Amino acid sequence: MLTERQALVLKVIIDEFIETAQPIGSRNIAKREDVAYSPATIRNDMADLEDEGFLSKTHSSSGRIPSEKGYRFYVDHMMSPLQLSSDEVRLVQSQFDDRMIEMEKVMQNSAHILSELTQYTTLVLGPEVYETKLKQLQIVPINKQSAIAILVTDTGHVEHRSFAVPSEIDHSDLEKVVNILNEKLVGVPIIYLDRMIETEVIDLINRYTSNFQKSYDLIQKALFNHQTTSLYVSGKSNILMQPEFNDIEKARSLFNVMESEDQIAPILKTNQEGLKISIGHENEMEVMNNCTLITATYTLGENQIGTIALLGPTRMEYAKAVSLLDLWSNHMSQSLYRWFND
Amino acid sequence: MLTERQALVLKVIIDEFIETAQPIGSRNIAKREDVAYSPATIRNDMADLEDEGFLSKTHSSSGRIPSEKGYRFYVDHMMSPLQLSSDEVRLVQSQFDDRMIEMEKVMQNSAHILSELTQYTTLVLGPEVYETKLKQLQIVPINKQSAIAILVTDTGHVEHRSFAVPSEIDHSDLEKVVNILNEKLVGVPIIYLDRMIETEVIDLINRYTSNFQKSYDLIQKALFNHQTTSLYVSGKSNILMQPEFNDIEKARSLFNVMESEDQIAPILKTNQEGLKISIGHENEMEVMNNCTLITATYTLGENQIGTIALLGPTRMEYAKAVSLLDLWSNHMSQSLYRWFND
DNA sequence: TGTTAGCACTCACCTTTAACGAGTGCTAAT
DNA sequence: ATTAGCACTCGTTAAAGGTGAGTGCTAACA
Repeated sequence: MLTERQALVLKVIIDEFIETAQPIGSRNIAKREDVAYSPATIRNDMADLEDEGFLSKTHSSSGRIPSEKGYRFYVDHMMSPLQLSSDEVRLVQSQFDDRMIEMEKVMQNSAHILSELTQYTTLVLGPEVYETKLKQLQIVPINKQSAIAILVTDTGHVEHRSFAVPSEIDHSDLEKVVNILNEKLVGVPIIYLDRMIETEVIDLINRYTSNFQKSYDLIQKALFNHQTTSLYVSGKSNILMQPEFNDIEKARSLFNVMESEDQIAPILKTNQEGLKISIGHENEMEVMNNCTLITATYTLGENQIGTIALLGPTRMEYAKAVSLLDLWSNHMSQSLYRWFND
Repeated sequence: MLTERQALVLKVIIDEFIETAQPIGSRNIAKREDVAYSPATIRNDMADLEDEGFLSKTHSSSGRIPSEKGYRFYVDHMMSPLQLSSDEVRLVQSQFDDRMIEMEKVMQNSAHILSELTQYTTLVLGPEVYETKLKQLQIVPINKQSAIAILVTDTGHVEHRSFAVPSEIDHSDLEKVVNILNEKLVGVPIIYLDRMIETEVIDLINRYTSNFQKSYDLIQKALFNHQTTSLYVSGKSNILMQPEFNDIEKARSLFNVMESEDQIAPILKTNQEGLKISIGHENEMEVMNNCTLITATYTLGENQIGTIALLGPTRMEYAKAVSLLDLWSNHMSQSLYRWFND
């Protein structure tokens, strides 16, 4: 398909373009030590590569820039895994050195560090509730008319929701309901809470007074009818650093998307195992058509429970991004495993 | 000091410039219905106003733009309070219509709504702990090595912190300590917690075993040694909409500041009662030299307990911003009062 | 004396023009 | 198959000229 020389030319162009964001000319390629051909020869290859769709020009006499197909080929066939610097490795590892006590902190910090290291935007989708189990329920009355329900999971996740308490309901009723719920539900995976309530708890509750049922309704609404996606976004403004977003309009529209959890979360919810690279128009969302999104999943045992992603321009340091995500998700998965088997 | 006509000219220029962001020329001012003078007359006044420092030019033959001194005069002496639209009023009020159950939610939503209405960035500094009192402490063991301490205040604020539990300490010890703490500390204002612990609790704790003391140390570290500033920022990317930030460098540096809580929080911690308007170089921070920050405090009874602020370009819709902040902070203060006297 | 008309002048902005140079494609020689 | 040579393209930059919104100043006016 591609001759060896053509492949070399393609690789050089992509590597250089990733670094400089400028179209690359034949003369400059020929000057490189690892290229032993004349500009003319390289021009011929470049013309072929363009015919095949791997390269394109910004205008008829410009140097070449990689097309999305070019990046795709690079990513699939010719990317050499980047040796991360020891500093970088250490920084990522340090997130997991200590015994992990609170997953949310870990993820927030991770997002921060990865966007520092890459200068891209990091998106972390928190552990899906899959394996996490209810550790404890708690009701704290605040005043006569309101109370706060607190739910703690075995990953250290704390969810709280406040709710109004009608005057006819006594706090002691609430307390009793919570006791029942705790008794029945502690240790139950969060995703089964609903089902368990249906089968195990409802009957029990129904034996009591109507006030009791109302109390239960309240708590139920406050805590269970609520799908929790925890999305951490870090380094949004890194986008502004990339020359492809010098056009402020593009930056604006991308910002709008990134600020809406609703739009981001579905993108990250992938079933693909391991890394997935979406280049330019491979992204469904239009504003991301000049972006690349690399997502990596992390697992607990066999189950994928969350996603981490880097969002940057299509001209992305793929090797570095991939290596970092790989490193991170491995560590994360290991730490999770340890956490749950302690 | 200023003749009536000069004042009119100044006001017109500022009003127009706030709307258009373009230098205003004498001819355009003369065309307005509320101005009955010829361009030449107005030019003379403009020259005077420039001599006095209220206006400046972008180049020698350009129209005039307001200087910071101009804005300052406008704000201090000639700003007519804007009649907010009923939609706007309703939107703000709706934040407080329902019985307030969780202050944090209210503030988050408020920040969101104010930045929607103004197209500026809203910063809310959460209620200082002043009057808030401890409602309940809770320890939830997560696994053998870790636990989560949860602190609930009477404002519905939930603070949680995880900590590692050394192997020699038993969870039952922790529980006992928490019981003691709850017994002694519930109802105590958060800011006095430290003092109360010193005087009332320490002695009690010391009577027990050393493990007991260690447990106490843990909890103490996890919950009390932690100053909590709750900062909500909304509409950061609105900054990008303002033409004065078309220069991407300026946007970048402002973003960097806004993303650092450490830098923003001190700015909002003002002692000034009511509204404070900081125009351009009146802001200490250099990146804000072409911004205006309007801060308003909200109170609980006599005490200021938090701040809300709008950050925009110096060319700000002052009247609207002031009216909105005023409206909001009044409602907020009233709601707080009701909350604590229920 | 305060206001206005008139006029020369300024300067950002736009368009045109020209020179430059990095780059290409093609052809012919090696 | 590779390369040297050369004409050609086109974005970029700088200079030059025209336009128009704006000014400052002066002299006339009410």
